[in-house]
Amino acid sequence: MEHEAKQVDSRTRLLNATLQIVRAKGYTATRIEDICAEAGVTKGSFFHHFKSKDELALAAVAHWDALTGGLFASAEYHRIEDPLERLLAYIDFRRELLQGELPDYTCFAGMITQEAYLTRPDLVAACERSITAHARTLEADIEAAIEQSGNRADWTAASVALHTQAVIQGAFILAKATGDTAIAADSIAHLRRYIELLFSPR
Amino acid sequence: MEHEAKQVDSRTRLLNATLQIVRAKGYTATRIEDICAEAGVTKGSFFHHFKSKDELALAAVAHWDALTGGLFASAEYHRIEDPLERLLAYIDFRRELLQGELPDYTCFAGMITQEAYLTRPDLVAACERSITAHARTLEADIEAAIEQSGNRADWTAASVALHTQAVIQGAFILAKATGDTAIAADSIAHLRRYIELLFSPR
DNA sequence: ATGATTATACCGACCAGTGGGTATGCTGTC
DNA sequence: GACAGCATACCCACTGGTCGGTATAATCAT
Repeated sequence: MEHEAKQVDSRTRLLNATLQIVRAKGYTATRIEDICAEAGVTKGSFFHHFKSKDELALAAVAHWDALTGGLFASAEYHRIEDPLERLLAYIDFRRELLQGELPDYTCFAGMITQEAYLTRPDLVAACERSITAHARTLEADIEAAIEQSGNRADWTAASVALHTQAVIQGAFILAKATGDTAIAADSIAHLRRYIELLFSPR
Repeated sequence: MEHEAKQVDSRTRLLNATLQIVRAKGYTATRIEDICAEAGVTKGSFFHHFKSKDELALAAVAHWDALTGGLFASAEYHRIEDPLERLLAYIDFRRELLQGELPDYTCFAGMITQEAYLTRPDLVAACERSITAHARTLEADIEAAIEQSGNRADWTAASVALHTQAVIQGAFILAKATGDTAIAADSIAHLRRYIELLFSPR
């Protein structure tokens, strides 16, 4: 049942299992033993690495942040010179990421946020940092695209950056509701069109 | 503690309490006794009206559907004649609904979908029907707006309708993450601008 | 080197609180 | 007196967390 080679250390296997299972079932519904089973580790080992389920969740957000941070930092779209084109390529990249089963491409931070925003403020704060930090990586390009287009904008780059994340999060929910990845892709296509229209001359 | 007058019958009070608490804490984390306490009703009464927590959830989705269905059906924006203007007024209306605490304006169906999409297919199916049915109420106007604008569209009215819902769902998540309603409003403002750009001549 | 000491990783039986669900009985109304 | 509506007491499966213990490996004194 283990989905990972044994060379990876238990702690990391537990974190990866957490990302997977929580995205599939939600945080509260995920039992510690589910995670242990997926990671191929015993409960004793779990509590050796994490004091509590909550501490695990916090560590998992950090893990998620590191994983996705790496993924986007090393992605191809950064090679493109033109800022608008680079932004559009980022969106295309997000669309291409919609592969495999839903729990594989869905956002861990978004999922946790939904469930925890009233009950676990520290956890939500961590998710918020992760999401907004990611959004912030787009701001420079948006700013440059505004500059380039010459259009005077009555909206900020930051607000557009956050909007891209909102669309992506919403796309995930629709995909879950309908069980259809294509619907998420459609929404991201609309997002792309919006960006194009926003920066097209006149 | 009761938030509702006693004249409303227990069953309805339980359903309303469910909408409230589930939107705040998520489905799994919501205990039946939480709902009973909020509704001012005992557990015995609860199980008189609902066979199980799952049955409650199903009934709550139906209740949600009825409530929101009524809210939108009787909303002002239908009075507007021009289809594009009516569509934009709908979006404005959605933005105006962002009042009060987060659990008051957040989407019950979206929340449930996130948590249940793998474990409770029937529940998700009910949510999906609710969301897509709502989206479908916009299609005619979008269709008419396409007609009117004369632009040939390489996207369908249905797809735009679903996109509006994706943006709104995503806006909720960002609002939860940041604890800031204004961010949700910003995203909906971007949605409005998208629709305007989409139908603006040339 | 070799043995003593200590830290790290791990195991799995067990405990205790929680929470979904049941059994049963009371009360008012038709 | 039958039945809807509601209350109380209770049951028990489940699950987060504990605890005593083992295996392995680094650290270090002699």
